[in-house]
Amino acid sequence: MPELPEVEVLSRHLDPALIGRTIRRVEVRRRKSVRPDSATRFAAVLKGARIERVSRRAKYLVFQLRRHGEPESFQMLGHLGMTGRMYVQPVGRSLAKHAAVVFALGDSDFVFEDPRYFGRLSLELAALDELGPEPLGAEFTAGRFGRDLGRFRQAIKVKLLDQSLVAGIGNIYASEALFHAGISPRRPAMKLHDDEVSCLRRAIRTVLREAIRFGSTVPLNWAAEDASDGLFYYGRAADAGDYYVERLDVYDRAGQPCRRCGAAIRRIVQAARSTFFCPVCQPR
DNA sequence: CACCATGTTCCTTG
DNA sequence: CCAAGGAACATGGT
Repeated sequence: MPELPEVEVLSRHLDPALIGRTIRRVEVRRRKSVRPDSATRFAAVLKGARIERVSRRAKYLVFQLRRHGEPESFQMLGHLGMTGRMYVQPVGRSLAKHAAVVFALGDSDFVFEDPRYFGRLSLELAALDELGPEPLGAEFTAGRFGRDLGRFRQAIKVKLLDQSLVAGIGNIYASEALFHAGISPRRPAMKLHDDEVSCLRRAIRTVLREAIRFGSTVPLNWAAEDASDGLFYYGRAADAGDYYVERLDVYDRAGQPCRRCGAAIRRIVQAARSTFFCPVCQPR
């Protein structure tokens, strides 16, 4: 359930649900889903720790933890990959087929489920050092963004996915932000003019903020009873109805009319990922 | 059977 | 060292 807005909404949901809870037992059911990949070491560090806070950095969930009596807190990172989900369920309910890690909290279990096993829970924090600025934060200025983009001739869409330039944009919101800014995904990053860089920066912030607002407003099923809990980026969500389907302007809308001008939305492939855009509103 | 999928990392080639 | 492209990871949906 990736991309910044989905992780943000998930962290806002998990924080009040997990704060103050103590991890009584750790069950690593998929060693690949955990770092260090020794299940014993991973479990030994976390067992007995209390969860003090859940927050987000880029597409990572950040769990702040503390062991009883110790002055120093420590952190665990969670990344959902493509298909990861996290939720709290009552003890005794049957575990999902692809439940990778289960934290027993007493009367409930905190579950990390991930059918494709691309996601990770990690006690190694080095990944954070490689990340660029938060797109909704103060360090993400047009000046910095423009200077960074100036180093690459690769297409702007591809560079929006580079987490060292801006952290948190994924394949869906990259297409959406470029449509919002009226910029072709095929333009070389270094050829964007200053006004286009400013416009794109604003579009990124708007698109992400609106997605967070949507995800916070729409009723989401967090109970993990079906596959739709917390999902609002794309596809079908529980109780969201048509409103949901109408949300995205270009992503996964190939052949359908542009909402602004009516032209057919196009799908192209860049760096082995799909890009969607309007050839009229986003000319080369 | 085919192709597609929200992400990241590693490898190769230039 | 860097840029760019492709494969790999593993499973499920259509």
